[in-house]
Amino acid sequence: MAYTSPGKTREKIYDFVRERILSGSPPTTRDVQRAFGFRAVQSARQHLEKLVFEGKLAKVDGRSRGYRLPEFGKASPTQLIAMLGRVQAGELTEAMEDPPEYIMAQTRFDDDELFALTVEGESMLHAGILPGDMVIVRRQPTASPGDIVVALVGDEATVKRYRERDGRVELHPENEAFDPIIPREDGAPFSLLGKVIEIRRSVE
Amino acid sequence: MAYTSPGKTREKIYDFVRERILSGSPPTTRDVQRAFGFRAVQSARQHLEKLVFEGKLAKVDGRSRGYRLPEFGKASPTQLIAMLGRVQAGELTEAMEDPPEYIMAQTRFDDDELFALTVEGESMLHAGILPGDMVIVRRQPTASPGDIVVALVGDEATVKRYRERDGRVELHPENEAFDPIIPREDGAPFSLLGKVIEIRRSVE
DNA sequence: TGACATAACAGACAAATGTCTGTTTTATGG
DNA sequence: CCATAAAACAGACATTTGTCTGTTATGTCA
Repeated sequence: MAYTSPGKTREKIYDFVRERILSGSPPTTRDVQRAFGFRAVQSARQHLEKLVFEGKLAKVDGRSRGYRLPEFGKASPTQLIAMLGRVQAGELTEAMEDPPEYIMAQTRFDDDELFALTVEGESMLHAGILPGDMVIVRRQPTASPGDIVVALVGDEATVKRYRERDGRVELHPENEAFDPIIPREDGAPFSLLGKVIEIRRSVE
Repeated sequence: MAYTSPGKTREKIYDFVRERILSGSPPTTRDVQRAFGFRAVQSARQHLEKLVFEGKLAKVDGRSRGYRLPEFGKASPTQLIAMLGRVQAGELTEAMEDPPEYIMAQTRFDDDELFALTVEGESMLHAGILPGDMVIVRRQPTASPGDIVVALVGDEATVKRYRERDGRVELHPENEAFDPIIPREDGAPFSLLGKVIEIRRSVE
């Protein structure tokens, strides 16, 4: 490869490596060599090592494809969260499609503590949760007043604001057109599935 | 490793490989061998190849760490989107922190066509966009009526609903407490930054 | 011009890794 | 019991890949 001004090629190499890491697996030294037309492996290696030295890349020594993005690995790892769709026999079950649908997220929680589902209905309209929105839920058996939770009332999963009054649980919609649910009172079986920790909406 | 019932070990291997792929880079055959205590490389390889045959994993032949998750690669690739924060000199500029803040997303758009920013103000309350929400924006110079867009009015970036009336552009808030912005009329410099394609809100 | 830093090149070795052929062990069903 | 299938093992070879030592080219600055 022809001589380029200092740092010029290095930036392109950084972009290349970053893209490759994000799209599946980091490149090998020789991947970089070939991609940039270097006639020596060392040319690529030199740039890569310098990027590590500058802190723009991280590296696991000795291992093949050992380059990483430094912001990951230590911070929030990416994880797949299963999209649950249906309510079945009183329990949310994975809509066992082939392949199952997953979304990616970065949280500080464990993989299997989380699941995602699509909101139906307008009962949380004034909390900024619209029909069709996806909510990411952390499984937990209890909640604090004010939390937005997913609960199973009867056979239906529902998103509501969690409240307590006189020591009793109340599930409040955020829409005047709907009434609060007071589980013990109306006798429907009730169980708390978890707490909503993120809301996502796609608009196209 | 001791004999296990058919398919039992394979599932665990699948989980192992999936996790490794998501956390940075796919494992090598020998990574799997060691992780499961196989005394022969072939034992790991046999399972891996079978997972590929079953369609649960994809593979690039010959390459090191060539295993992939089949749902990715063909579908929506994961990409980093830069978080822009400030409005400066008429243009949104990257808040050049060290390291810059990124979020991950799966879209069908190009990397540099996208950016993300945090919404301030309550002008889009009734569209389910609250203060503090993050919006992912696709850069584009035009929009269609009904789109939620990010526009630069004067020196301020604002999120509004795009409308046209009598051939003129109007930016409508979704909150009665705010007035529509009619760019040409009030003389403020106006430019369309892009269209909102996703909204995310974290609640803790 | 000449010292200096960076970029690029050449060639090689060793370790990591993918792949192969064949054998042994374990469970299952007739 | 034997046939069969899947799991696990043994040992080896070829390629890929990381790493190293040293050299040459190109641009910068005093």
